[in-house]
Amino acid sequence: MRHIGRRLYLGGALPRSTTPASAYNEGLPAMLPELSKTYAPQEIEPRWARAWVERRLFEASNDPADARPVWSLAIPPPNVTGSLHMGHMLEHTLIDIVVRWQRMQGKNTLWLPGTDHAGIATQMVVERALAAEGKNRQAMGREAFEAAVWAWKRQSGDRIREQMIRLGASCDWSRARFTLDEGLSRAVREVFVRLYEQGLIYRGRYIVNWCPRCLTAVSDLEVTHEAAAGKLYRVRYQLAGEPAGYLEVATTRPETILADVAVAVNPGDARYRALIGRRVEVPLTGRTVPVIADEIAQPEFGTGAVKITPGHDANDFAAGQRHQLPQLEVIAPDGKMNAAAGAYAGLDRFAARERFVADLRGAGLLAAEDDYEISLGRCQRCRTVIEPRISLQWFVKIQPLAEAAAQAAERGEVTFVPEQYGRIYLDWMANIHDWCISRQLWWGHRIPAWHCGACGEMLVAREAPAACPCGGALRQDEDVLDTWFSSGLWPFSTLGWPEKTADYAKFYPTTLLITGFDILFFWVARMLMLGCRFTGEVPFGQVYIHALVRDAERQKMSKTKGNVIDPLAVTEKYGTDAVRFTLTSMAVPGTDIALAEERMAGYAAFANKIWNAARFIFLQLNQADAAAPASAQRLRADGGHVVDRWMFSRLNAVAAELDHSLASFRFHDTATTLYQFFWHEFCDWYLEFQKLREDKAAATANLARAFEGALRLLHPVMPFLSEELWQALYAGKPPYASIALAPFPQADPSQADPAAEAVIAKLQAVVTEVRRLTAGHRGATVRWWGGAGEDVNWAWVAMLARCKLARQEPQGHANRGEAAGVQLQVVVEVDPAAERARWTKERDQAAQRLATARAKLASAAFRERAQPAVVAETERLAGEYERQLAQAEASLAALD
RNA sequence: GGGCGAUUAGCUCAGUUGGUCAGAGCGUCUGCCUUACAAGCAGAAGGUCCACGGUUCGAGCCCGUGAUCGCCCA
Repeated sequence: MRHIGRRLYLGGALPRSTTPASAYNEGLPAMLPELSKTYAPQEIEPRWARAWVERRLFEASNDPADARPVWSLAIPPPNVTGSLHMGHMLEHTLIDIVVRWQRMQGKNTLWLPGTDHAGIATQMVVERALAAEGKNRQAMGREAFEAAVWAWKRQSGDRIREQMIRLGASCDWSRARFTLDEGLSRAVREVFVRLYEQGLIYRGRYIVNWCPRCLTAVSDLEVTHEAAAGKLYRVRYQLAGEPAGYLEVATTRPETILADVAVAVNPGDARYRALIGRRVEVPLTGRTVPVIADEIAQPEFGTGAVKITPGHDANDFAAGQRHQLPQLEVIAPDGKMNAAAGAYAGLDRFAARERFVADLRGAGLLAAEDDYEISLGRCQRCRTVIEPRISLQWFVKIQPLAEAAAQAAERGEVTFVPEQYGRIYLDWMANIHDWCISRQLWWGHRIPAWHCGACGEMLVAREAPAACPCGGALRQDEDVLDTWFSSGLWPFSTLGWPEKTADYAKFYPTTLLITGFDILFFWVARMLMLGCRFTGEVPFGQVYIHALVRDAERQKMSKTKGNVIDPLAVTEKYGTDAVRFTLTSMAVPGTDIALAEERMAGYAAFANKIWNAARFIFLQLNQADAAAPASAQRLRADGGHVVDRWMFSRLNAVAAELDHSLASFRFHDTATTLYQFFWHEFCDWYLEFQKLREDKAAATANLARAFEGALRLLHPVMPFLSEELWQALYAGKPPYASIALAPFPQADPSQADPAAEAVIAKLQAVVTEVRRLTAGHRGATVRWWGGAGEDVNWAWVAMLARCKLARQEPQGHANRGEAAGVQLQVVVEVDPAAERARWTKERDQAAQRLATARAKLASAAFRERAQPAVVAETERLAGEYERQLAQAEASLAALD
């Protein structure tokens, strides 16, 4: 029957728990509840998710009189119009683990949530939706469009919040912020005005990365470069006044020849020295331009002569400035050729390239056309090929900010985990360029600058001025700020800066930032720059960079590939705790996560295992009429039974391991430690020992105590399961409102009990060896002899290994085994071939190891240079291998 | 072109200062409805730790070169 039930589960819906939800939340049952046979997270999790928020358990205190140490973290704000993906779930899981762990240590813990307006991304989404209705923003006008985006935001804005709540994120929702909130907008204006007044913001006509589809400037970071197949054309520029002479110029963008203003050759290039200062004719235009000397021309590239087109190339723009050359533009903002392109006007830039090349060929001016790999810059958002374009933009002079922010890292005021990201950060800071902060968008913080229609003056102010001093009417700058300008203020603008609020005083600077590598420069670096400059403090002391979540084949997840794993969907299927545990177990610093659903199924089984352990424990408690213990900071055994001393020794060791792994962001170690402990120590051995004990009262009391502590150790990673079972354990009368507020067990070294651990380890070794010997021979008799077995609890061995035991000398050498020095033999007929194979392998392995150990010991160098402890250990091992070898050889001999 | 990361069992990955370090989970095979758990229990098989050099008494681990894959920057 169970088999059928199991298969049904795998193929279809999960069974429903039969436990009434109210059985232990309200009312006071006399007995601990009977839990459903299988763990049903779908029923439990939403209930607690709601309860945690409703009871406002996770709200931090800004009371100056509150003496608790403060621990705070600001969320990397997700895009307000988006929804959570697996990367968010990883990020939020790791944050939540640390936050819950800190909170349980009694700290005044703040996880501040919120969302980002994500200018360009959101505007794109809304424009696309409007386009489906046949509308466009230009026709609607700015005000109507902004209203439409706000409407969109309101409609989707709560989705992130609801998803985060469902996933158990223990944030302080009373402090949730949005980057376009009034307070945060005020911080944006404040920073802009101060930077402007300090001369660190300037406006000017420069060449910028322009997206012809988004119709806005984007920063260097928003351009992704990729290799693409292209052509390198060699074009003949005739020497003015010398019809037979020409200069060959290499270019990958012939259509921009129309905007050439010079040809450059390297001043050290002897081939062209005579041409410097002469003029050449720009092909197909009749215009002549000078040949100039500039390092920009690399003799070894192409022909060594390059065209200079300041209007359409960033390097040429700089060269043009060096030589005071004019700027010509032949491509319009939308990527089509403009009127200056003459016959090519109206053509798309790529179509124009083809036509222009054909015309060159026709005119005999195309010397060569070679395949060439070019680097193509694309708009990060829409993948359109970026067009360098001269336009009037706002910039931040970044050097002074970058220096201070780099020093913060150099001085160790902010540290990165894994460390290599600190070096990457510093490297980037050292090679930083001025930041173009204006965007030709309508969704975002409008630049607080006003232009006078009458006198042409510009006013930069925190609040809109009524009129220009000249009396003229003012018009606010049309541009909005780069989204990262506002998110760069996030750690302090969310806490009320520039006001000196109680929140700011209490929680700033924040303790930790957890985020992804992809926004290290976009966001982390900018928070550090702006934070250092405007608050005088480093906005966070530590940065943990988490990995990228990929699919099982290590492909990036993307909607177009159809390989995305929806966090909410797998959460429904396996339970939040299982998905969280999966992500945690794979969160190795610096290694991307290849996520496969099988892993989640495995950890759902783990949750079920713990659930069923609880069922067993509750049964014991009810039978013994025992109650749950208080939630103590330190875990101590009650009484002196070796099993209890062992268990609490282990619990304290686990607490110490968790403390270490959590403090060092070794989340996978945290997961492994918990998994190993719960499954392979607590369930496999401790619960089994429990069934054998005769001192039921003491056993049960310690069982409850151990389980209660273990649940608290589990809570940061599996909040729902641990809460449900912990609450159930108290049958409606928990000592704290939630396990989330109970103390995290602190490792107590005085509870370490090596003697008890040794006793249990020996018992485990003997049981395991007996099981191995009797595998396939149920109820067989196992003999043991020799003094090493005298302190073994053989009655327990018999029950745990389900066999008969006899203290008897062996018969021959067959079927022998050994564990912790205890000699064993099973008295059964065995397959001689299998037995021979096993012992042969054993013999070879022992011989090999013995040879290695002996070789070491024989080496004078080893004895001289190795640490004495290592030498002694090697000697001990050599003895052990010798015994193993003898045993194997004897067993083999017995088979003959 | 510059920089970084990875390469360990069929799969996904641990292995924190070089000395039982050759591991885990999943998968596979064998035997079990042992009653908390078949989402389980017990047992087993399976790897020249990418290659080649070097340092060392000793290398999966440190250094060099190369190969393959991936990422970032220009």
